[in-house]
Amino acid sequence: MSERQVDYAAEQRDARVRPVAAAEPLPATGDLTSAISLMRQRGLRTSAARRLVLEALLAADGPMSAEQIAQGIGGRVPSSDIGSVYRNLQALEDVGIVRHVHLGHGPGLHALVVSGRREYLTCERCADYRVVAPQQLDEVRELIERQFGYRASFTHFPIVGLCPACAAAVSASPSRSAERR
Amino acid sequence: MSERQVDYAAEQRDARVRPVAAAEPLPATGDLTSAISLMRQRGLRTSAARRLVLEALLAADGPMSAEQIAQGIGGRVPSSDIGSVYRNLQALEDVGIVRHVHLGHGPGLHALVVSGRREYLTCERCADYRVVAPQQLDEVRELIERQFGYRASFTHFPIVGLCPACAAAVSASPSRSAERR
DNA sequence: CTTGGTGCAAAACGTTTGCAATGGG
DNA sequence: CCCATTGCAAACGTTTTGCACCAAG
Repeated sequence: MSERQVDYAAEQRDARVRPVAAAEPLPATGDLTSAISLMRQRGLRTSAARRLVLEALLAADGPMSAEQIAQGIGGRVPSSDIGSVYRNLQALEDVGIVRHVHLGHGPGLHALVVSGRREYLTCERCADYRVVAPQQLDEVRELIERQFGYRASFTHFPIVGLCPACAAAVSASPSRSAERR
Repeated sequence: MSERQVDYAAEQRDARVRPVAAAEPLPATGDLTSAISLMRQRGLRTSAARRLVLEALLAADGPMSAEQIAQGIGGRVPSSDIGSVYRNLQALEDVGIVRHVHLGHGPGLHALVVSGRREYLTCERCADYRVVAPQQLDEVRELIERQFGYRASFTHFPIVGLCPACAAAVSASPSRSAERR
């Protein structure tokens, strides 16, 4: 267990903008104005690009890619630079307003932390996903911890598998399930 | 559940080279010669580049990145083109000889399917990982299936969380655990 | 001889970064 | 007025692909 692996987790100690204590409860962020004031409270300036990110995230019905955010709401709102979008997502995440999840391959998906943490399950066949509250996974988490000592989290990386429909479909015709790439 | 998402799982129905039935047991592949004959059986030609991939994988003590494979064993063996390495890994995976896993960010890691499926747990703080046999996760899998209907698999994407050491470290000083990026 | 595989190079994709200009507090 | 933030473009790391040549069967 030494140099068999690249060193992810390398410069992971570079907190950036006024880091938020791990478990600090987040005020509800259901609208633009409160999102913005929350942002300002946490030390971030209010810029147009930043506002755009928050607006997109607020308007969204689910986690969004940076690309989608950059194109503006529904593609009709003034788009902003994707580099800035990434920087802003990073800043907002540092400050505890945004989180992102990696559902399979493809871009990371970002969402507002409206009312606490969410965890994800995703289907590797149809790519659909399900959002659940952390306590729904506590039993699973405890079982894993008891068995392996790992404290699992499905916030940043989801539980991957087959959704009920795909599981059924695959059982019916096991013609090489999927799990490609 | 419609166009909110990119279409991963798109052309996932393009089986390529003589697909292997999902649950077909794999003969032990502990040495080069048997790996090669297995490969030929499954419809793949025997080329130098292919042999090199198998050799690297056989010599490895754990899953390897395409880059590592391309540089040859220990970096001293004749290296081959990385494009070909990717194509070969794909071909070998299509045919059931190789599998890959995504442990966090960074490149996918490939391994021979020597004696059945393996599943993974990985730490998002120190990036270390643990390999376990599927049956060790059956209880977890059952719990998840009972609760959500998802048939989870930790073969292609691992269980992510904090390893025992990091969990302890974080509990001691919750100075912004990690989970960056 | 045929067709699958190779090497090389370019491109695709998601993401980060350097830099000079701008605008928020 | 200062410095956080921007837009643009270049660069990055990983993976895919187009193409002409080569070699396994």
